Amino acid sequence: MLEENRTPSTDARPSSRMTRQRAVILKELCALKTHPTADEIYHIVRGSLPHISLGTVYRNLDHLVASGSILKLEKAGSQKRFDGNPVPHQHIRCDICGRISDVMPEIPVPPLTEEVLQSIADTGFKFTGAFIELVGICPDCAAVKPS
Amino acid sequence: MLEENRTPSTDARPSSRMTRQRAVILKELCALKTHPTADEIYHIVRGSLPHISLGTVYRNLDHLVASGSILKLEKAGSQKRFDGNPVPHQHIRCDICGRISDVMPEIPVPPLTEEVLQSIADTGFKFTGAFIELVGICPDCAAVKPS
DNA sequence: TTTAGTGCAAAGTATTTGCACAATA
DNA sequence: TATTGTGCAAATACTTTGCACTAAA
Repeated sequence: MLEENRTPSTDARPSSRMTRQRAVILKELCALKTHPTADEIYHIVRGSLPHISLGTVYRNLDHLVASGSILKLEKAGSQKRFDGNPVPHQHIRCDICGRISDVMPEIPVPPLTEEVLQSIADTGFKFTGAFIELVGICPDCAAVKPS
Repeated sequence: MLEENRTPSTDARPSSRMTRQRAVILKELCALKTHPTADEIYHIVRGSLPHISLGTVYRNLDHLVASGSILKLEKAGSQKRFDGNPVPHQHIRCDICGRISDVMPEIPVPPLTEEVLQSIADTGFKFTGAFIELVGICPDCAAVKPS
């Protein structure tokens, strides 16, 4: 219900050409209820474009994210970070460099509504936890691009 | 204040030997207020153990996480996932395979307390956003290991 | 036509692993 | 002394990039 007939906003986008490859990637992604990885998209798109390359998929996904047509999930950086304090506590992550700082105290997650619990049940997932993620710009990154 | 004198629980841990390497990694990590990456830890530890290898650092970090002595942040998988629906909405992530499902409606983040806002200000971060992350076990992973 | 986009392959980054040797318990 | 752990290097996984060619506008 949410996914069908989503026509991506074609407006006011910086120089971009709607190539066959980009159109197919966008169409397939919009038709999907899942949240595929770049590699999964690559294999799906190969159905209609057998010669598309993985690099092209990555480049187009970048474009589509930049233009606001799609969302990139798993925003955290690719490098894992470690904390010598084993007691779970609140963190804030720099959206640019991935640096993490401690925040106190831990922010409690409000009780989930019946509606949300039902929606989780509908996914078939066994719910195990909820926590709050804080995002910001660290001092170093703010200094580089004060904007 | 939180970081000093944290003595890791040495109790009831499955077969593990407290090697010089593991001890130094744990000591350095506990002494640090930052949340370093494996590579950063590697370079730090080289100060006292010039011949330690990056593989050893990774293996020890794994051990320390498994034994509950330290925390691995950035829990999301390393593979990025994409969503054809560009309107921000709620997701639940499988803790085992990283799969993501939509949840509705979006859960509002409660207003942050003065105390938390002050703590964020203390980090020097420019706060840009907070959202709730839901974690669970997807049907497929639950089926593999019903526990 | 101009120039953004493509396919291909190579390179880059983060992490894991096989193996023979070393050190802990 | 029985394993677990180590250093090293190679392998793996994911993503990015250089380049010459193609195609959208």
